[in-house]
Amino acid sequence: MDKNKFYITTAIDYVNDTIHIGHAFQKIAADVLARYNRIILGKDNVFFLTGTDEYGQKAEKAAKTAGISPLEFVRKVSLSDRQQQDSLNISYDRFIETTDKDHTKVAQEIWKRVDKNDDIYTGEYTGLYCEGCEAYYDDSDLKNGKCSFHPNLKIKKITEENYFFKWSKYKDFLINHIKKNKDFIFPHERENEMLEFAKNIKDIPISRSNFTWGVPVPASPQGGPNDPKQVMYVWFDALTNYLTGVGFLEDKKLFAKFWPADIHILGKDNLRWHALLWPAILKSAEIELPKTILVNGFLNLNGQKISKSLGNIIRPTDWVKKYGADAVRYYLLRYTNLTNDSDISEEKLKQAYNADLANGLGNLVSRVAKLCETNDLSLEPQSKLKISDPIEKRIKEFRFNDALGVIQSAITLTNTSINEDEPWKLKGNKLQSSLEKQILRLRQIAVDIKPFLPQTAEKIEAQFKGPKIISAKPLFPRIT
RNA sequence: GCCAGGGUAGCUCAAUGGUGGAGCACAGCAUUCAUAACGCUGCGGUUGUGGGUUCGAUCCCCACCCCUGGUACCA
Repeated sequence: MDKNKFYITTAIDYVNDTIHIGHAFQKIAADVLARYNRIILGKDNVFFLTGTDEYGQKAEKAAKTAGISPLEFVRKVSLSDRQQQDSLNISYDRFIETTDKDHTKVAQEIWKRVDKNDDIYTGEYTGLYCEGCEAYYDDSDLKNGKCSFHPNLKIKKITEENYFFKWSKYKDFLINHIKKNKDFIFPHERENEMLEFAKNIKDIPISRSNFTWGVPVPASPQGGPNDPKQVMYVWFDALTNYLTGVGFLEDKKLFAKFWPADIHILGKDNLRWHALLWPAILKSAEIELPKTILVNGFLNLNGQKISKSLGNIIRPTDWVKKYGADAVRYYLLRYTNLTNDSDISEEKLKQAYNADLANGLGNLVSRVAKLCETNDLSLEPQSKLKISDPIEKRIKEFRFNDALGVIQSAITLTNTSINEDEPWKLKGNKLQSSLEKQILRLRQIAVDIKPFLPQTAEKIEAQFKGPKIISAKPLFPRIT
């Protein structure tokens, strides 16, 4: 990580449907990193980008089905995505939509630069196309002639005259870059997958002519396909959102400050595009490469894939309404592994809520507050606390589950210590110093959970600021 | 088939070449400051299977099985 600034992006979500709890997992992880870095580097030195990917045939079709214009359609889904993220207090600095005006310009500018570097040519492409994936497949990718992600959709054989990107030209560059930069792909184990793919990298079509809902391909000095109305392949325009987000064309100062991105976090399904296509495009456009591609695993719900066809989709708001944003954040951060697939369930969420938040943190806060209130304790103002080393270490290693495990130990330690001191039997100085000790511990916990549970941290800090401390409503009422 | 990761208590996950750990769940004890909360104790595992190396392996080696992800051939 750069020492002076931090720029993190999430994947931008495709607008075929509102995001679900699995997508939210990634946003929460990104949010923890953004919040942590704001504490360390200062608010102005962190930029957190998220948003929606809105072009492409699938969106166009969905709009048609809904009987509204593509733009109306994508705005609607985008808004609802934003609401989902807001419900979890995802602290993005910009929510980009690829239909934003500045983004169109950026995508076209990058195209022109790549073209200027002689990396775009026209060609004919015949392929087996899955509209669900917006991608072409080889026969070998298909099972019984169907794409494994969209077994209900027909695979179409399509011939198009398209623009191609000279991806293969960057083969050696990509392989070297990945090998040399050990932080480029995290977790490291996924490197091999990319290196293997890179060996056989082929040029790819980066425009489409069979639909119009996309960023128009700018005029090429070298002439182009017969159809002048080519639009960009969604991946080409979508990736450039990371540049748009920090003002690539519109705000040079902002861009100079934040680019290159420190972390692109994305699902394992998008790794190829981010680890291989994006760096090639950037290299061609003569722009610095991002530092780390952080790959998150998927969430399964009750042992099943989360999917529309299974009808088991949970939206963040479904759980936030019942348990609160911090409880959902806590559960997802504490009982999953960021880089592996994890299994979640509402039952386990409830269990974690009662055991760790209601009986643990929430009860401890009530306990100490009441002791202070009853004894009419007065406190000196507290000097500023820093995030503790064990927490910081684990955040830097993306081990959020472990970090929250450390918090859990701190809570147990404080409870044990109170039981030992028995402050309800003490008076005078002994009482005062015993309670001060516990308050200090609670304040440290509040500081340490700030990136993870921002609302809770704030409430605890406010309650224990002093000089007088009084009891308040339970932070996490028990669920029966 | 090949590559990578994993298989440890009911669940989630740690650990180490030398008598298997934590949290949750469950049971008991104790306690009352607290959200019938906290604490303590207990229950609970031939550490995927079979071999090997070693005085000794969960940890090293070999083979196999299973799970997850990636990928080739057939084209």
